[in-house]
Amino acid sequence: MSDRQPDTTPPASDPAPGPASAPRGAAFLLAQIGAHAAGRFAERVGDLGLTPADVGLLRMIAGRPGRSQRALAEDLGVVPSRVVTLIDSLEGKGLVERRRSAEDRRNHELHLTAEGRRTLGAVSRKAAAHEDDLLAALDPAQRAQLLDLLERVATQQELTPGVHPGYRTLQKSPRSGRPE
Amino acid sequence: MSDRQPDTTPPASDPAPGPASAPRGAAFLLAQIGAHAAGRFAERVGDLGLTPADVGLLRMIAGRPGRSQRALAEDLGVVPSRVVTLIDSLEGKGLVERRRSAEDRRNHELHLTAEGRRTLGAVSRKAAAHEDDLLAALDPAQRAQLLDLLERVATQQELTPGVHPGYRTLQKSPRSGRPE
DNA sequence: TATTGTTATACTCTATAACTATA
DNA sequence: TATAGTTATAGAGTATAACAATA
Repeated sequence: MSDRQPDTTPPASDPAPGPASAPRGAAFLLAQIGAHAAGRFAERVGDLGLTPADVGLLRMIAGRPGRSQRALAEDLGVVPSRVVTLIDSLEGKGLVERRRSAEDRRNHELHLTAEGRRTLGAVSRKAAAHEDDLLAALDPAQRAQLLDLLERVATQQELTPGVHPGYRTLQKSPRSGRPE
Repeated sequence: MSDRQPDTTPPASDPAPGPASAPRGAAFLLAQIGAHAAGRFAERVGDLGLTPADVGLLRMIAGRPGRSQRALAEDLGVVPSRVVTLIDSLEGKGLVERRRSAEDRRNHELHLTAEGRRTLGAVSRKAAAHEDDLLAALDPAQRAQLLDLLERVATQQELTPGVHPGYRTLQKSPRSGRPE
């Protein structure tokens, strides 16, 4: 990587090969650290046979047992058919149970099984260890400070508590250029 | 959502339907805000016809012009064939140029075109607006504080400056419980 | 024979839409 | 006819591996 290029390569293009290219802002760091955190968390819950989406589902069902798949899909911002797949998997693992609603037999009321609750407990321990590792660089005061700042940002950005955008399909750049 | 369920549905499962389900930690917020930030950034650069991965490539090429695709793949943690696709797209848009290396003609040296540099300038403006929106809840002092905390975390976690984990495939949980 | 880049193939994931059963 | 859930199909994205050119 030196500069001994023969006359076949015109000196043409490169003007300022250094700065301006490495993003240094907090927004980039948030995205970078966020993706890193999500990946590490995925590894950890992977040990339990779960994906992060599974965990999200378990938490939502635990928080409001008996809700329907449709309601769940709405809250998560995903399409109902995806909930079918996710619940299939959780039911197959014996963590979630579908119960036909007696009021409206089209509905499935979702509940955790006993093992589902145990698993959710294990997830909580994984999450605690994860947080501790992720923030190893910060002392308790700094962690509190970070939490405070992040909560301000999340609130102002109107992020739904407990709902991870990763559950729904990333909005790919809507398509290059034209308006809808 | 009332509690008039007939005897067909045993009161069985749900014990503590409330807390324990909504994650409140900084790690979750980092992942949530990070995904949100990435999504919003994707929208913005989508206006320029670019994906976030495109932007990352442009930045790396700008930072070190002339590098080979293989080196790029290594630094990004992606497979070389993916770099082919990405560069194809950028070259098709006239932003990047492949030049046969005179030293080793197997190599392609990558360079930005003049338009590529202009586009990167536009990206920087998008990024600045993005950051400003994302951190609208914080005053300048708080933003500096956040940046400081995030940098500590990124350093301790050994995150490569400028390299977004989203460029490479998320490590799916290596196995989902049972060996298939 | 080893290495750079490319192409071809297969796999995974997810949304769309058709379908069923209840209402 | 409308709605909850399911199933079937198709599309996007990406890794794996075979391949061509150069060393």
